[in-house]
Amino acid sequence: MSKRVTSQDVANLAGVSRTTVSFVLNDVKRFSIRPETAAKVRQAAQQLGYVPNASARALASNSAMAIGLIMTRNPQYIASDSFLPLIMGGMMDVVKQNQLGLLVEWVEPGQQLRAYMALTRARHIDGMILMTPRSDDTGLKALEDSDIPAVLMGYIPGLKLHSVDVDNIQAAKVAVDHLIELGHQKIACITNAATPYSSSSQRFDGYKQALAGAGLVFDPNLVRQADFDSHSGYKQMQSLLETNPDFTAVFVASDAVAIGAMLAIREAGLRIPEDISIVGFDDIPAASYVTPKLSTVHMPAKEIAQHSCELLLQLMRGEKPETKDISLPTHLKIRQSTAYLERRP
Amino acid sequence: MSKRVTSQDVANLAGVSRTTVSFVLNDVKRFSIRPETAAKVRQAAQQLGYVPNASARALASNSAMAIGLIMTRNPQYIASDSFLPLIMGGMMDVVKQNQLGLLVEWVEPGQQLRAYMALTRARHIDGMILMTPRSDDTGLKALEDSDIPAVLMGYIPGLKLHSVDVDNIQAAKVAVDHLIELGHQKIACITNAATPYSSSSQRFDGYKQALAGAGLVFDPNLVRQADFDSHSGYKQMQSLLETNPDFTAVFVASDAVAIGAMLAIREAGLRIPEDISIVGFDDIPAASYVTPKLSTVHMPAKEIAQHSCELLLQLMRGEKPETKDISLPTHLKIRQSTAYLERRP
DNA sequence: CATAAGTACTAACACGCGTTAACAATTCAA
DNA sequence: TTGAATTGTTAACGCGTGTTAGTACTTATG
Repeated sequence: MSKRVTSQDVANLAGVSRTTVSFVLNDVKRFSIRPETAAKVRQAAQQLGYVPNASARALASNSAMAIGLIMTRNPQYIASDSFLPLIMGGMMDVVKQNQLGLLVEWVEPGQQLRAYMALTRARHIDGMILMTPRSDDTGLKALEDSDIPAVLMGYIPGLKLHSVDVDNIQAAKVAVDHLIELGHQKIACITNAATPYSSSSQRFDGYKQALAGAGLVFDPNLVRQADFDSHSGYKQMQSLLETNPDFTAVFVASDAVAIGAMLAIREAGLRIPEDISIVGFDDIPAASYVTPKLSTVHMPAKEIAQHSCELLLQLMRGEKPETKDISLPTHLKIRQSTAYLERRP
Repeated sequence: MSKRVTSQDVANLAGVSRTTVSFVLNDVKRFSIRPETAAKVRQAAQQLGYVPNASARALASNSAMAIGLIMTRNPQYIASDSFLPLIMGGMMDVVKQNQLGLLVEWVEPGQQLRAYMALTRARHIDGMILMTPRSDDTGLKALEDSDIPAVLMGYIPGLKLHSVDVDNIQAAKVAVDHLIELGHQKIACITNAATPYSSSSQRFDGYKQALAGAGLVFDPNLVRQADFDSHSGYKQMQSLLETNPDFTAVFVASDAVAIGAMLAIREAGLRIPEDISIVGFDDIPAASYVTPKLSTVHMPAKEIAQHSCELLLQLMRGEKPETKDISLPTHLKIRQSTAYLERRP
């Protein structure tokens, strides 16, 4: 039905050349256009409902006006990521404000190197933001050497790539310190994901540092590794309870996992926080609504998303950002899942 | 550093013309290419790390190999949509399998008409999937008349657009029937969103039909309207409890909202399900982990996403799908938040 | 042997836009 | 009056690819 309207059509209707149309609509200041001519062009464009073709524009101007959000997890884990909506919501704001498109891409683990280069060359995007990067991702080194603007949502030491993250080590330490201050000595830990995910190993480090700082012994038997979702938290807590009946608190490095762990604790007939104190990480919306309300480390998800976008925009414009790595503040939200250690009968 | 590699470079290295390169790499069968020539071309492309430019390809072939996921909610609500990860996870599968890109777009309410046409014309995408459409969205009528492949994730009566959804009315009716079978007579309702969102009014209809079917009177005072997130559910339940202390069950048309409502109930000193039975809708992951576990209507989110994609793909290929509207089955998950009515003292 | 019918490839145009270099028209300075 | 400067506009090229129409060469056909 509706024929494609090109800038030529606008030019014809306005009685000018296609070049003039381009100058007017793109606001090219280097060439001065008579106001009445500009008005005529705008009027014609309006009347025809002209919208420039994104592909043609990208091809000619060598910029796609779009950025990529790259995820390397399995779709199954994407599906259970309570964090994704917060990130997307935060990105939408900036993206919309800057007239950008947002291309979501999932890269198969193992295919990273090939994929990053392909995305680059393909040029449907001008830059990319990498979610939950893994330290064993060989593609990141290749990205470093390329000239593609890229930002990591998550800090990996030793990389030249820019990043936005919180200080996971410190934040985890604060969370565990809280448990220690409450008198707990036997504190278990369930990580949020496999070690290669940077946030996982860093939060685990914070846990160990807190123990060390308080002179508590680190017991590997009190540690389990979960896998993003609540179900894994449930299973790992069951495992902990079976083998170690005597810990009185647990640091769980992700709220989604923690919520699963809480269920396992209740099913074991134990009370939170009377028998076991639990502190999470992320502060996803659900954390404020479970019973008891989950004490957790607040992650400024929206701010992370926004800063990532803006940092990427700077890189795309060729600017030199002040800092290579942006570290945003976290704070511990003490709610109802942590309490003073009571001597159990 | 890395210069852009074009098909011309590949042609030069392989000692053939650019056209031949195109034929080989795109597998054009209409023209026969000697196997050894094809091998030479592939070898050269491999060696140079050639990746076709997406924009140029889109421009020339008039197809962008990408689809759009359009959301019309505010970013603030996107951020609290526990459903989004499930949808995205489901779409990723199909999208990846078909070598498509996924462009996520947020359209400001009120700007729909202009935006849909712009997205069309812009041609960075070949088709679009509209999440949570609103029945008062005037842009949808315009979409109908255009020839842009589009699929609604959510059914709106009277539209020619294809859709994928569950039977919200029936599903809600089953949920409320469950409460009725448990002996409840005073059953409140909190909707999931404003009426124009199709799912909201449909689930509300199901609620009313169930009441009517059981000969129960419909009391408008027992109805509240929430706004997607848990906090709104919390507030609306508080409002319900203040003014109507005598209902014994509530149907909440979204789990996120229901989880907020549960908190309000507990804070009022009431027990679930002994004092108030509650049944939700959606079956988000958290529903299985709150206390008590939430009885709810299971939404096949992943399947909805996948069917939407595949339906859209059919439309993009110019095929005529068998049915205009796909309706997927739901089922009631009875867990722990619903129980037989006990006479309260 | 001449014609027809493949086979293997290429030159050339189109897609819609941004942009440079040039050109016509007007104004200004000498 | 002439040349230079300024203002307003456009012809023409390039971005990297898909695709049609055509060419040269080989093989079958009468």
